[in-house]
Amino acid sequence: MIKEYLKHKFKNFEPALIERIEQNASIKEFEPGEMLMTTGQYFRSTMLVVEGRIKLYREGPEGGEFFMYYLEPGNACALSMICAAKKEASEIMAKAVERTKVISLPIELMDELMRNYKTWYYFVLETYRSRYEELLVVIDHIAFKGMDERLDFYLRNQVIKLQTKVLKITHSEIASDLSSSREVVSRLLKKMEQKGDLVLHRNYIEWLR
Amino acid sequence: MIKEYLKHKFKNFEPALIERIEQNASIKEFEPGEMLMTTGQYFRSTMLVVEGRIKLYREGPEGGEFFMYYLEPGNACALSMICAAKKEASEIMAKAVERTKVISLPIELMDELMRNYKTWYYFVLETYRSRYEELLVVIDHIAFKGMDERLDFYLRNQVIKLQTKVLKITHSEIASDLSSSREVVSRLLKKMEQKGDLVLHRNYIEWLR
DNA sequence: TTTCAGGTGTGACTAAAGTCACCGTTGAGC
DNA sequence: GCTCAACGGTGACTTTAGTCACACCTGAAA
Repeated sequence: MIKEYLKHKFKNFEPALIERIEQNASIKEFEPGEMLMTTGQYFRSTMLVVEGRIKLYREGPEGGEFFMYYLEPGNACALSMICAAKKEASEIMAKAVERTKVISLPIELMDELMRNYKTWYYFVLETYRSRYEELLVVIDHIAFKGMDERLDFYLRNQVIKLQTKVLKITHSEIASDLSSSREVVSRLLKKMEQKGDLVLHRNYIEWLR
Repeated sequence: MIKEYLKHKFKNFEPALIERIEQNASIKEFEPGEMLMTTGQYFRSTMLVVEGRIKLYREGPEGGEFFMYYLEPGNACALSMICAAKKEASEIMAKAVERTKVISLPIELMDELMRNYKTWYYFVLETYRSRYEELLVVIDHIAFKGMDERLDFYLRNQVIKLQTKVLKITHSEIASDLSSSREVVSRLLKKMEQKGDLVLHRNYIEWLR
């Protein structure tokens, strides 16, 4: 089971590595809305996503959930690797948005995998690099763009990631993800609708581009 | 020479690792203002900072230099490690702000160091973790705080990092670092002066806290 | 000495974003 | 059917940040 997941979702792993992981890993499941990680929490394991979707976000002072990126099958939680290895606390929140399965690896295994399996070490580096780049994109947007562009980018990103042009999301949720307010989002959406980019409905948005 | 630097600035490196690095590394020097890295550039080496200071920033659409963090002696450029290993382009700018010396390691060495030296592999992980956390702090500030708080944090950070309460910096430079405008910064600084946090002078700011 | 670029101060205005108030709609649960 | 909470629309307003215009000061170079 675990072996099948690894083969299909982590195609670059060498056979011996898959073998080794299988001997020590377990599968964990999370329901939509369930937290995988909260600020200040410590890790005892590294997680490889094999099914579902995890939202990584930063918690705002008034409870906002500032969206940073999704983890999808084939991804790993960069922080769970680092924090696990260093036994340090994380400063980020992770929540399942769909029913999610992850392969959980005890941190004790990290040293050995790192030393003995080149494909593992490449995978870890690539994980960091890509998460770091995602944060850079986030910074670009909040530092240099207005809400209108950010909203547009956000919706486009959702369409691509969720593989659907029908986004089941409310205006307040979007506002929370962008650290803005519901009214502002509503107004900008209305403008986009007038431009013909989308159609607004109750509880969902139809993307037209 | 390289050995001495490694011993003093990278105290966690095991002796054998220092030995190994020394055989393959070279020292590079950069003058203030010199670029170590620009958007879209590829790396052929990993860099360990041993002297001076490097500013990591994101270039804005109108040439702003949005400040993210400094690299100091004992730090390594996380991206140079990743991008070097993966032969990918970076999306970040690095500029020496002081006369800076770095130890330059050919990327070919990375695999071997990673596999054979535990202290190297820990160092790489720790480098990523801390840079990632720095970005999270940046995101927190631009996503949740106003310019006044960001300015305050920026100045405090400069005082700590540069180890001086006399900041040789102009209002326009601060504005660029914060991706704001000179007038806004001038006005906020004036307010802080009235509160007694600092004293404004031509070309420098005296920090009083 | 004169010139001039760069740094700073400030008022007036504009634009963007956030807030407040209020209302209409929808649909789930009773 | 009725109720009510959640969702969404909108006008009016405030706050924050950015822009424009201009003035003054300083110090280095001519």
